[in-house]
Amino acid sequence: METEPGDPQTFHVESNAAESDFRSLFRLETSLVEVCKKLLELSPELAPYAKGLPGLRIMRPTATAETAISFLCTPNNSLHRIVPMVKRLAAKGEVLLEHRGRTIYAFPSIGQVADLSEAELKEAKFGYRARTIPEIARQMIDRGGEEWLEDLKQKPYEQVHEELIELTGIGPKLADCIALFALDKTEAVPLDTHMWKMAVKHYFPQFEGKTVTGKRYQEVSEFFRDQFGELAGWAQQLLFYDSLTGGQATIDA
DNA sequence: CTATAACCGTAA
DNA sequence: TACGGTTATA
Repeated sequence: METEPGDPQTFHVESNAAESDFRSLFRLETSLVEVCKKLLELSPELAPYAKGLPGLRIMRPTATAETAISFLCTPNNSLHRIVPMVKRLAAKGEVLLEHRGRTIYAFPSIGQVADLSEAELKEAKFGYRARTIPEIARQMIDRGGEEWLEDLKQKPYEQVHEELIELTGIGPKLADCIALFALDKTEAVPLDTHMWKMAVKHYFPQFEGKTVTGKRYQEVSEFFRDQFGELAGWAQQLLFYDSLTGGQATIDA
């Protein structure tokens, strides 16, 4: 499957699903070459990071609740711990099938996560999130659970963010992650520590050495939305990926 | 308003 | 021992 002209990357996918499903999943209708060009016109100082963009795609959200719940594992955490945590969480759902001694589980529903015991998650190395994850799930259930999330998808970004941070345990960054990756709100610009440093370095020198407050988060996040509009999420990916790879951004992986 | 401690596990 | 988001507190 070719991605786009000028982009040497190709996908090799074996599946019984239709090619159109993968085009949708990886947003292949978006030309990253074009996105890159527009981003550099808007902000030439991004040039050093641009080489990481071709091949770096924001997937279109599919499993809303599953994605939202998975992101509850991410605050104040690193990828190396998040991945195994999500895997252990994913094994808490219903048994789908047993095959050759292996059990396949469905991802737990929000209600099932809400009912997980703190002790059970502590056992699974969730640390203090053994308390916070079911607590957040319970607050989601109070608001309608899966249905509440689906309804949020239809609402404007500002309202989505507002409603999400009402839950204790969901701050501005996590709310933006859920808005972007689970609810398809492409205006969301999650400001994690990497993004904060990039923003300070390139656009907010006055915040050098300052901590992130709610007000500053709002200001910087809004700046990215104003500066890049619909492309804010791509700018975010660009800077985030470079920061993750320590400036050694390549598309080999 | 802003800054800081505490939360937990990993090794950024 | 530093680190990473959020909350509670000063």
